[in-house]
Amino acid sequence: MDGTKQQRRRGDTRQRIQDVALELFAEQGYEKTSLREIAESLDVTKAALYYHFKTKEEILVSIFEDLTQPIQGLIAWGREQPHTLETKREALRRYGEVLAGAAPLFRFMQENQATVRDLRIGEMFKNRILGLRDILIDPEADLVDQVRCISALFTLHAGMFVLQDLEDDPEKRRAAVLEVATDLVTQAHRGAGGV
Amino acid sequence: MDGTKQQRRRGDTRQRIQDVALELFAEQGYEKTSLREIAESLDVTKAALYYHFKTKEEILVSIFEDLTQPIQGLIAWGREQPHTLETKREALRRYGEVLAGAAPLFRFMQENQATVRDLRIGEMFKNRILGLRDILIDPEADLVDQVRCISALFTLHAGMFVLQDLEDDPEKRRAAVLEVATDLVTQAHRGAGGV
Amino acid sequence: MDGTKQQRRRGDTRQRIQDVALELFAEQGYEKTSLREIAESLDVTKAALYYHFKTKEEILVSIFEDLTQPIQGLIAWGREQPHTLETKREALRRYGEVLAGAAPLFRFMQENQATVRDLRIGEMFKNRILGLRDILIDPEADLVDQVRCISALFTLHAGMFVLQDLEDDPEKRRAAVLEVATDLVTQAHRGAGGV
Amino acid sequence: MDGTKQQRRRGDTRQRIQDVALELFAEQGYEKTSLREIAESLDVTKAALYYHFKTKEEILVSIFEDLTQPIQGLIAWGREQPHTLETKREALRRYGEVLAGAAPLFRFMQENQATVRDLRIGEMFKNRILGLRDILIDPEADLVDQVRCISALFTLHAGMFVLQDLEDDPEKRRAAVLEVATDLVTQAHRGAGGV
DNA sequence: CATGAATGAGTTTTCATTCAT
DNA sequence: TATGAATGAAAACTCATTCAT
Repeated sequence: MDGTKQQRRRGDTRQRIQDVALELFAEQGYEKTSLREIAESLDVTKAALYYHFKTKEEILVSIFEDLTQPIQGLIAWGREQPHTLETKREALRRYGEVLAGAAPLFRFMQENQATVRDLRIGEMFKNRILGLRDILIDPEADLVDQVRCISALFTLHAGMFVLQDLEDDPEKRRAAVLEVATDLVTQAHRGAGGV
Repeated sequence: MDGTKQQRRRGDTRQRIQDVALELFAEQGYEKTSLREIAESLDVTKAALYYHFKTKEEILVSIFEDLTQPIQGLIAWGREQPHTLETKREALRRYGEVLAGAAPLFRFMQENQATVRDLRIGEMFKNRILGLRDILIDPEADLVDQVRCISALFTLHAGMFVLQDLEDDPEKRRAAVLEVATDLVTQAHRGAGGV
Repeated sequence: MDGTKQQRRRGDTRQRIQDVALELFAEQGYEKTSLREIAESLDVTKAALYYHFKTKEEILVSIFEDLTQPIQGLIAWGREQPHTLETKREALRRYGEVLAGAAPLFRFMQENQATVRDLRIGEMFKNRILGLRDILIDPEADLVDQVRCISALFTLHAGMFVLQDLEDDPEKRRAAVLEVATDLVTQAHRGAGGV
Repeated sequence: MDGTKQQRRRGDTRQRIQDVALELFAEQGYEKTSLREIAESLDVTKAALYYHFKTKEEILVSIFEDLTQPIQGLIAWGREQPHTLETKREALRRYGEVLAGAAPLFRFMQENQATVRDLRIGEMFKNRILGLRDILIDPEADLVDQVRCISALFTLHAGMFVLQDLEDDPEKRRAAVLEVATDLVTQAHRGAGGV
């Protein structure tokens, strides 16, 4: 009797702002998405956005924080583990899942690096990536092997968004990308004297 | 005698606009660089920019066209060659050189993908990348090997800009990146039944 | 108590924009009237205009729509009537009243035809005029009589604005203009076989 | 052997500027026609326009002066004649010819009254019209008859440009318009006690 | 007879943000 | 929990005009 949209929406406006904002940011970029656009998409006024968030940047930060939480967990987990190949593989696998689970955000990060750099999330993201890197890389490994690990990370990232024309099925795509990344890390692990 | 700045500048304003614009675009991003800023950097008026270029986008396009000329040559060369591993390696090597020779532009392309997508150079760049891909990829290769080739390209691209903290000497960095990329293509080539 | 200008203005800004804009458009022409000028006249910022209207053209369109409403009524009425001379006379009389009631707008339309043609109101206005024409003209009448009817319309229009130096009293002017226009339509009606 | 366009154009650039400018002014209006546009149409630079004319307005003035010369002749002639009906008819006939002979200019004047008013030609044109009026109007005539004469002038003017959809053949249009105008003046003449 | 290069002043429009209600 | 009304700053772009060559 009262399950109308109007009613249901009570209280979840904040979430809806985040959803719409992320969608638009990913589609058009951060600067080219105006608060007016977001507000109109939600059928509220711009001022309403300011009730829920202090600034435009804050909207993005809040999305980022919510969606990258799992990475924090992954890093914490990785730090506890021994630096074995198996650990690295598992880290990649789990990271792949995180990426797939928040694809629009990561697509956004990928395509708006110049913008992101100047925003608060720039630093945050960099730290997360460095955290991951430390799980994958052995610090005594030679430069080439270190590059392999970074390259694995790039491959995972970019693979999510640029390979549509190579293969339609996203599941197959993910699998292939993960295999290449895993391979790279494996080679690096062997090179570094691992087994 | 009369080699004052005023005199010297005669005739090279167009070039100077391109130089300054690229520098600022790469540093701050396209949207966050205003024509006012460019003009002020050059100590001319905004209107002067419009004497030399019809729009802001045109400035970027002209830079892109000038600096990616060598890629066109590389692609043309590649099309003539047999699809041997040696060809692929040579292509990667030469592409690496192009990237190094126009680093600010490619850094810009990398960090402003969302913007670039909507600009004329988006399509242009995509075509050039696809041209390169066709040199590296064997169309009958399996998906994983195709991903390896794309990954090689990513590695080359990104490696130019993200690895500063891994190694100071840019020459060593380039060499390492190139090695990883070449490796990837080599594996892909073998997988596809090459020798 | 609190009837200050600031307070009174609450809520009527939109109307005030229309008023000032029409005045300036009529005085100086559309293109030579800048939004800065309108804003300054009202002691608000340019951006305030954009809160109330999407574009400069929209301001004009909204004025036009508001002020030509009565013509729509007149045309609707005319369509219902028989094509008698009396109908035509009454139409002219009423149209004359409409013109007098929105003189600045019609003066503007008259003096900015080249501009109006390219704007949305160009088409709108044309349609209204054609609607009026169909009330006055008998389609089987000969060309000369048709021209008489159009001429009656012109006379009415232009008469409002160009005859100041012939007669000071605007009421007398209106009466004279209306008489000439009515005469023209009467002649046309007789010529077409009416009585 | 040397009758090429390039050669022929020697010396007639001034004329060509006037021609193109009038065409564009009539088509788009004065303000919406930029000097850049005129220059590009002629394949010369803007600066070249300034060699031939001191300002944009001067271009228009020169066109106006050249093309309204015949009106001056007509007015001079009219002043010498007795104020008979025959004189008035002849004046209308000749004025109709002038209008037809410089249709683009008069279309321009008609459609850009707001602009013209602020330009030097505004005053000039007004004087010519007043000169004509004095030929047609008997100053002791009553107001209605004076309006008839002005209306005759309007009819002639506007008839040139607004009646395309009433009749295709421009000659027939002119004849009809002239008849209506002549009629108006004739009625006015009778009313004023003429024979 | 004309151009290349530039300018100063202006235009319309957009944006993130604020605040009283 | 929102809205209506507004602002200040800035953006991209256009225009008539100038002047040394």
